[in-house]
Amino acid sequence: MSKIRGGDIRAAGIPDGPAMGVALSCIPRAVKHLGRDVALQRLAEIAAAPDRYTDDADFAPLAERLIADAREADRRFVERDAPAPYVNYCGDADPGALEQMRNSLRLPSAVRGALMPDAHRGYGLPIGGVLETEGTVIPYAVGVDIACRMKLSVLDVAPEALDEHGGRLKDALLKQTQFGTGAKLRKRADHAAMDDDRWALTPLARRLRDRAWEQLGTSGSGNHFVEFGLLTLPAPDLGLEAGRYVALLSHSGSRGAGAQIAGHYSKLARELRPELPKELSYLSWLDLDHDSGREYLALMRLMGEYASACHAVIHERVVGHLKAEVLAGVENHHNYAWTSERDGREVVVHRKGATPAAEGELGVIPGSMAAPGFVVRGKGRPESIDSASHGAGRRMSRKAATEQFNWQMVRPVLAERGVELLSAGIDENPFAYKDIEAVMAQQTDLVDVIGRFDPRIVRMADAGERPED
DNA sequence: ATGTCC
Repeated sequence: MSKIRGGDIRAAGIPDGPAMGVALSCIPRAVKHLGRDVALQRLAEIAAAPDRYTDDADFAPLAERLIADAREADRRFVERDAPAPYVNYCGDADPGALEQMRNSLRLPSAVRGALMPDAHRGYGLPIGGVLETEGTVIPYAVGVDIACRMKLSVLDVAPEALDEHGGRLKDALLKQTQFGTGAKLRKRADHAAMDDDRWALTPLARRLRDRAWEQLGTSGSGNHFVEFGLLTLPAPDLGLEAGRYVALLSHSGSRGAGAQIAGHYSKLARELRPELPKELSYLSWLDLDHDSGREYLALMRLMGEYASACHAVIHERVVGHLKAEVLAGVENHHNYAWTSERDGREVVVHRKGATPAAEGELGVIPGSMAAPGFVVRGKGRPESIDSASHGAGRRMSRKAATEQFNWQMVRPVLAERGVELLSAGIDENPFAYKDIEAVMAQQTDLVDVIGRFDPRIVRMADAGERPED
């Protein structure tokens, strides 16, 4: 007697998605009671008429799940009379980004939006898009790299160390950071985030835990970086005197685990909304009164803890290598959804490539490898939904940047800025980004700049094109 | 962003 597999369950009419997981968990007991063939036949009967099996000894949970899924799928998209309002802070937004922002405000649960000055086209919500909804969460309004975030540590290292090319700071980055899609640490790091109960919340999370642990403390590819730079504080702040400091800045997210969770739930959301017009498909939502939405939120928050842990390990390793002390720090998510209660309803603020900037809230907005980043304090401007840009924003696509630039063209600007680049892809070159000063000028209403960070020793994922080439 | 389509 062969085992019942996913394919058999699908063939019986149980769709992929959460119901499949429930079916799999019911099967062993059912096979013991009924035998393989009757169990399979019962699956087909339940798929056809789940409401007749809510008291079934073996398959009641499956029947309940199929009924709940059908109820959710019944809530069809209805075009609203007018889209919800949004405020545009981006002076040079490309038409594609504006269209994506406007489309997101057609969703039934959309309350309001805001477009940050670094906006550009993404999937679903544009990068630099902020969207407030009620009762729903939208995986593609958080983004593929769930909980992508910044962390800055100010160190008790003399600024002169930044001028020692080939010195100990470079050595720390080369020895203590790992980059690339599948990057792992040779010796597994440890962090309390790996003991979180939510790694057991769903079969997917359970499956992802081990690789996530291997990847704990690594950076990914693309725009992820770990760099040393000069932090200039014109006035006392962050508990520090005014002055010049060496600081460590990292940018990365939830690695493979977050990408898998994003992929899983955005696929599920799209499957649950087959009636959405094509241009809204990547804005498919999950309801917060359904398991799918609650699960996504719980796992998104777990990815928040995990991404934060990755940064913590990176900083611990690099700072430990230098035997230095951390004097102060600033960190923030910029791909995340924040929830709160309003009049008994759950409000969700999605920021996809946007820095939280509530009044007094600290954040880091990087420029590029050859342009300054800024430590900011939010002003809590309601029209911006308490947000600011998450960087300079791309000026051109990765493809265009790869076609138009080579390292020969980039090297002079790195030299001029005193930047030692250890590795990066050419599509991350500074010309591929908007002018950070112009972006900051568009958000003087949203944040106060309290410090300036000039990158000096930069490590990114090696795309096989070193600056020496 | 992601071992880049379970």
